[in-house]
Order: sequence, then C-alpha cells, then structure tokens
Amino acid sequence: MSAEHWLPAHVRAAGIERTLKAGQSLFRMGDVPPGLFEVMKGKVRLVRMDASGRETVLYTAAPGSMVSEASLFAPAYHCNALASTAAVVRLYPKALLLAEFERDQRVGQAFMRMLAREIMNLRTRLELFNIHSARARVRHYLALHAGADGRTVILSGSVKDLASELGLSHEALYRTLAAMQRGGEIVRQKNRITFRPSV
Amino acid sequence: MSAEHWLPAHVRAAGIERTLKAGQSLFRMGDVPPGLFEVMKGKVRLVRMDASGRETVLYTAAPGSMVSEASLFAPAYHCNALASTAAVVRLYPKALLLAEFERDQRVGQAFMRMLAREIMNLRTRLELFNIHSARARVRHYLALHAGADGRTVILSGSVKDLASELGLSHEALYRTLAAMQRGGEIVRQKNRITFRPSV
DNA sequence: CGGCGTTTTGAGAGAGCTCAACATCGGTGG
DNA sequence: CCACCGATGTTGAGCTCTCTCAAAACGCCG
Repeated sequence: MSAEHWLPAHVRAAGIERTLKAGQSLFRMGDVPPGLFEVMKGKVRLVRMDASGRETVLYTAAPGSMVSEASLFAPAYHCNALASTAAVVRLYPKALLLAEFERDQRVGQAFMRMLAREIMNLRTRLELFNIHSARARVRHYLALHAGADGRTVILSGSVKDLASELGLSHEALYRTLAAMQRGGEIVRQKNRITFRPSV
Repeated sequence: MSAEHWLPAHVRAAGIERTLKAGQSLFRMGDVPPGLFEVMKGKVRLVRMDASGRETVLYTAAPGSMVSEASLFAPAYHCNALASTAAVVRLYPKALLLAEFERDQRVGQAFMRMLAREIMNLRTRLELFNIHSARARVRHYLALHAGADGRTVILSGSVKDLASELGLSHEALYRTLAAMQRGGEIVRQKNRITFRPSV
C-alpha cells in the first residue's frame, strides 16, 4: 500500500500529522474511521485478537504505506492499529479524499489500484498461512521478499517480529532458521538473510 | 463481493455469458484478465497451488458474486479460478467498466466499496487461518456465518468443501464436528448446523 | 445393481506449541 | 566505568494436535 505520490500535493499538504510512541494505539476496533492514514516514520501494525488472546498480524505498514484504506467506506474499524516503533502518521480526512476522487478520476483509479494490490497481498498471505511446515513458510516468505538479486532479504525488525508476521512461534522460527543455516540453505548476517532460491 | 445491482443495466446487458462444467477452469495464473466476472449460477472458487501441490482456497464465489475484481488492474492473474459445480458466469469487459467508472462517479465508488469489503473478508479469513485449533476454527467460522438468528449456519456444499475452506483436512473436520455434537455445542441436521453462540 | 464420492472412525507419526532455562545485547543509572 | 535490567536471541524437552495413510459404511445416480 505505498503512497507512491498518487495523492495530489494539495491533499498531502492538508494531512494532519500525529506522533505515536512505541506500543501506542492509533485506533481500535469499533472506532469510527476519520480517514486514511499514511505512515511517515516508524512502523504501524494492524492486528486482531482472537478469543484466546492470540494476536494475528494483518498488515505491517512502513513509511510510505497507507493504513485503513478498507475502512474508508466502513462505519467502524474491524481491527486494531498499534505502533510497533515510535512513529509519525498523517491523517487525510475522509471527506477530502472522496471529494478528490470525484474531482480527478485518476486519483480515484489510483486508489482502486491500491485496494486491488492489497487484495492480492492478502491472498498471498493467506496462501502463506495455509502452509503448515515452518521451513516451507520461511522459504515462501524469503522468495517473496527477495531484493533485486533474488536471494537476499533485509529484515526490517527483530526475528521475533518476523515470527509473528509468519504466524509462527518465535522459538519455531529460530530453530528453523538455525536448521536452514546448518543445511547451507541460508546464510544469516546482522539483519540480512541470503538464500539459495528454489533449490 | 456481491453485485447488488450496483452495475448499471446497460453494462449488465453487455455482459458476455459463458457456461462452465464442474471442475472446468475459468482462468489460470498468468492469463491476461479480460475484465470482471459475475457468477450467475453455480460456484466458482479461486485457488492457488503451493510447491507441494496443496490447494489453498482463496475465495468461493456464489451467484451474485464477482470474481477477479483485483485483477482488473493487474497485467496477469495471480491465481486460478475453477468451477466447483456446473456454473454460468458473465464477463464485463475491462474497458467498458473503466469507462463507466469515469462516466458515473457512483459506480466507481461502489466498486471501491466492493474492493474494500473484500479486503476485510480476507483479513477475517487470515485471522481464521491463524487459529491452529480445529475446534476454535469451526467456532470462528460458525460465529461468522450465522444466519439471522445468530446460531444457525446453512452449509452450501459438502462437509469436505467446508474443510478446504477452513484449511483443515476433512478427517479433522469430521472428528471435530462429531466431538462438538457429543459435547452438545452443536446440532447437525441435513445441511444445517445449529450451535450455542459464545458458550 | 454397481460404482463413485462423501462420510466416518482408527492408528501412528511428525511438527509446532508451550514451558523453561540461559545467553546476549543495549540502554540506564549509580 | 561498571552493575543492573529488560528485551531479544537460542536451545532443550515434553505434549498435544493435526495430518497422513487406511479401511469401511453410507448415499446418490446412472
């Protein structure tokens, strides 16, 4: 959900900035969505809690990414947004955006494209979560997040964060990474993983 | 993704119908999307295959539902569509739709709303797949698909179909349903499940 | 009636989860 | 400068739960 400058300057300028401390809540399930948030600094994650208190990470927004696109048309949020790190977000009010969509067709269409891309991301994630083997999940993730060379992934957070993004316990992930390294499938540096694609 | 008559009559009239036999493919990953499909009769499922041949059901479209909304802006399909039963679909060509979005703001906005709803559905599904216990998954599904009375779910296919929609092996699902019935949590009739919500 | 797919139950094994202990690292304050 | 402390990183061991392979009853349709 990258902004990629599809939003006209005058709308961006009208954004209302807000600063969040690590762990602070941006919005909660049930709140009325005021508009669209763009993450300027830090990271914000969308999560849901199930009955047992388990947290499902629905999405992690990095600088340039949007949050709550889907809720722009909904009467209430259906998940919680929490700052994973200290963060700055910018709010674009709903009415302003809808007016802009009407004024300039291209903006509205860019927004559709963004929604469509998010749908595809979510489907890919769904596929990931349907994989039971931890090793296969890691492979799937690595293949999908490889950099330009096709065999390097930069971790943007702790391994623990990665674990919750993969829907694995952090212990299982540590073990899997260790085993893959022993087997020569991956090499780990500070916050970088190099791997052999499609062995 | 229900159509709900948001599409103007003259666009609907321009749709191209196509008949599919059970198991027949509507489109495959990599194909160029010609437009939007509406399911008129039967059921069509979106699936992806992972490396091991396991099939992940991304979405099941019933009559009135749209397929390939997200791919309207993509150069190629990112998943496969298969007829689960004998089915009839109607194709709305991409160019026609985009022109209509420009002509009438409300149609474009209705489409955005549809995309947004699909995002929320997918997030709910993601949450479902993050639940490991079969029983909790079934509870989650039942709570979400309860009818007006809040405690009855009509199964629209076989239990086996339900199993793949829940991401469970069919054996696990049968066992779980049997156990829940023994425990008095649910009552099963022909193709209907009645349950006690939030016990 | 025969065949095929769904439904059901059994048994075993593998894999991830949980609880637990310990190492490591960075930041804080004395 | 060093001790402390909390969070991350790492490894161990046992347990539970689903998956897989198997087999049999059931129901529907030609």
